[in-house]
Amino acid sequence: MAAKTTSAIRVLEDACRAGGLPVTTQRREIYDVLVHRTDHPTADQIWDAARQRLPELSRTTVYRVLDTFVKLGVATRTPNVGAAVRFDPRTERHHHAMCRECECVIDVESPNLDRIRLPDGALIGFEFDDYSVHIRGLCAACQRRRSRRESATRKER
Amino acid sequence: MAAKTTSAIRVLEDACRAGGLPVTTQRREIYDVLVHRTDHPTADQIWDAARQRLPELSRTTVYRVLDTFVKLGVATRTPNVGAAVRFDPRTERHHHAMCRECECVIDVESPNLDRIRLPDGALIGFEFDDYSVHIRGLCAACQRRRSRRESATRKER
DNA sequence: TTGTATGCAAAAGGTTTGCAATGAT
DNA sequence: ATCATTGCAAACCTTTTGCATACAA
Repeated sequence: MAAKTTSAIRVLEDACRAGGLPVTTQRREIYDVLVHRTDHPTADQIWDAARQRLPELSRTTVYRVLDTFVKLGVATRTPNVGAAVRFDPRTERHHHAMCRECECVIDVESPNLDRIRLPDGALIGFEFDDYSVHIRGLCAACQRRRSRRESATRKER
Repeated sequence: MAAKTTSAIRVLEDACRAGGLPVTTQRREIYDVLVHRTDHPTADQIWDAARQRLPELSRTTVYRVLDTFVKLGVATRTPNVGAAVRFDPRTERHHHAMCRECECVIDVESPNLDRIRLPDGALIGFEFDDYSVHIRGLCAACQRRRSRRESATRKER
């Protein structure tokens, strides 16, 4: 675990050096929070978590640091349907399942989805870089919520 | 053209009746704006367009009406990486190309992408409904912008 | 020492809510 | 007549900006 944290931070350090940017305490903490989460947190959620260890940390810095991460290529903004931007520490090709009720996002691993053949981007004037598959559905928690609600309704009658 | 507008509006009217909701002037105008656009506009862009014909229309109403459309199933919120929610009048399976520079979104038609085999949702506790493919890349306009910038840089030297 | 990052305060979007008046069926 | 919708104003949440100070290299 400790070893894993160390190697994860190294990714950030290398990226900062490559970009000629200083490795600050804030960047380290924020990256550490992000890289240990798989729930595609918003800037505010990251701020809440990082403040536990860095109480002086300002929201502004979180926004700026996340922006830097995206530019450095150590994080991505994930497509989402809500009003707050979400971030993902994974930059390789992978896929997402999104709950239609609670809007939570879960990573989907699938070698099949990784090797889809895209149409020719030139047809719509695009240069295609990469893609991901977004699956909509109902997550486990919301399925439970739904059946609880249904059995409650049945009892009422 | 006129015939197309009429039949498009019928989709909304049917949906409202099915949901037991009144068909208001505002809902008609907003639907008319949305259904004739393919650029996945934000609520504000829709407001700007609809106000041309309905000057009293308030922003609040646009937000509420779009929400109703999504609940009625005549529009969807499209996944996006920016700070403003975007809407799409298409509810059938289709795919999107998104520009990494300007964040514009263009529809991608492809029978191949329409028949991807998804992994088993149960593996991550999900009930999968549907999916779409999100392609990232550089749009035609941003490609031109880029080459213009490059030739300008060359002249400077 | 130098250039960049940070924190604060304030502003600028974007979205939601309460309430009285209006409109659709 | 009835119930839902609309517009307004205000609140709320998210993100950005300007500026003086602090920090990493």
